[in-house]
Amino acid sequence: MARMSPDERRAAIVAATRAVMARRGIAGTTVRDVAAELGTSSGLIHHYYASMDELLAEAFEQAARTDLVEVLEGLAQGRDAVGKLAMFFDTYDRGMREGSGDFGMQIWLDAWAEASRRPALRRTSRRLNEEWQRALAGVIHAGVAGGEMRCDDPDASAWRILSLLDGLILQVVAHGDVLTREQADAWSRTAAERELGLRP
Amino acid sequence: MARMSPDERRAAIVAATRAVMARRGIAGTTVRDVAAELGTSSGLIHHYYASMDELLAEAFEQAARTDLVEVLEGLAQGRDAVGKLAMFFDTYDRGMREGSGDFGMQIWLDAWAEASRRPALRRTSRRLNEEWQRALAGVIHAGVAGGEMRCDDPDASAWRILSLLDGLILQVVAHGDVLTREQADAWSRTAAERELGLRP
DNA sequence: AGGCCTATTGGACATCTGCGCAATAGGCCT
DNA sequence: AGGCCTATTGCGCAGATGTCCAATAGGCCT
Repeated sequence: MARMSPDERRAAIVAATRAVMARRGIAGTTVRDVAAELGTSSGLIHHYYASMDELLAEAFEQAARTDLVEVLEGLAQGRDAVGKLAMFFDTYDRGMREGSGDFGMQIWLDAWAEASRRPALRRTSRRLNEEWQRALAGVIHAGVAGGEMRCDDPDASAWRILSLLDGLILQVVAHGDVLTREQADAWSRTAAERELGLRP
Repeated sequence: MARMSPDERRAAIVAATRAVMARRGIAGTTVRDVAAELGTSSGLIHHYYASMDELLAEAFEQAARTDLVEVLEGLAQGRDAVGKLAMFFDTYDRGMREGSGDFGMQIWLDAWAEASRRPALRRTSRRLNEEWQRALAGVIHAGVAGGEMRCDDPDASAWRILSLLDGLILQVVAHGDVLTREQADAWSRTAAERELGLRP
């Protein structure tokens, strides 16, 4: 294979890993699969990544962060706290609908299940979840300070809203049409309004 | 090992598989682990189960059914709807605590993640989740009819309460101490009370 | 007691996994 | 052109996994 600069090669490896991950899931992604996808030898992967766990964590990090950034950009467009909250659900729902980037929500289920067996992946998954919570908690804090929202414990409320969203989406992704995406979206908005003393 | 009747042996194998599954998760359960847990040879397992997939499916089925039955029995002990709801959370929280070691809920994360790839597992997982929702929805319906609870859509509320519980537990199991079991328990109870117009 | 069915053993086998290492080769320097 | 750094190769190693099989042994029959 053509010789590449380290930065280019690392990027290419991660891209190939994301492609395999989207097809085979996190647990089903092997060094040889990635090498085959990339058209190189398996030894090359270990020249750049000390362990498979590290590579999977990096690939997951990039894939998941794409969605997080999208939501953060959505938040920035909201004028007030209520508007930001609406944008939060809008972008979340849109990402869920499209399966933005190269993966759907399925990869989150894989990450949560694999977290117990892969330390690096657990750290990444945990950190991203915390960032989601922090983003939402920031909106709630601002909403309470501005008098738009009423909430005793913004951090706890953020965790509850996100966890409900995760739990509902889990049903949609894992079990098919037992719930619809529309219900997951509408119900989590309803819960958030109740949680924050709103009434749209 | 002592010679057993086929029925006894099959039951013993499934029991050992459940024990390992609760400890290592579905994906981390191997033939040799089960044999070691049972104190027999690995060849014996294949004398009774043609493949590992078949054994894992059977063991998950029984484990999931056991948990459901436990919750249903807990519900039966509550005198009124509010009491049944309390029993629901008590048994759920107890099951979460005991499971086996610390992470008996890990098998649910595995099941949800694997559901998309294993049809038999998906059907079992989905059916059990639906039965849990039906059980909780029944309590809410009764509570509304008896004037103890106020709720516009009992079925939706049941899904929301269960999904919040799943989402919170997911954080506890997958990410360690980002949330505590006590928070998951307390927050889901709080959300349920708010959802159903209660005030304990 | 002897015979027969089969539960049970313990290891062989093929495959797959992540990983390491010596050898090769591509390309930027002077 | 020649030299040197390192990206890249291709294979080998050790361990784990599911599966299979010939040999052993336990216990119910007549």
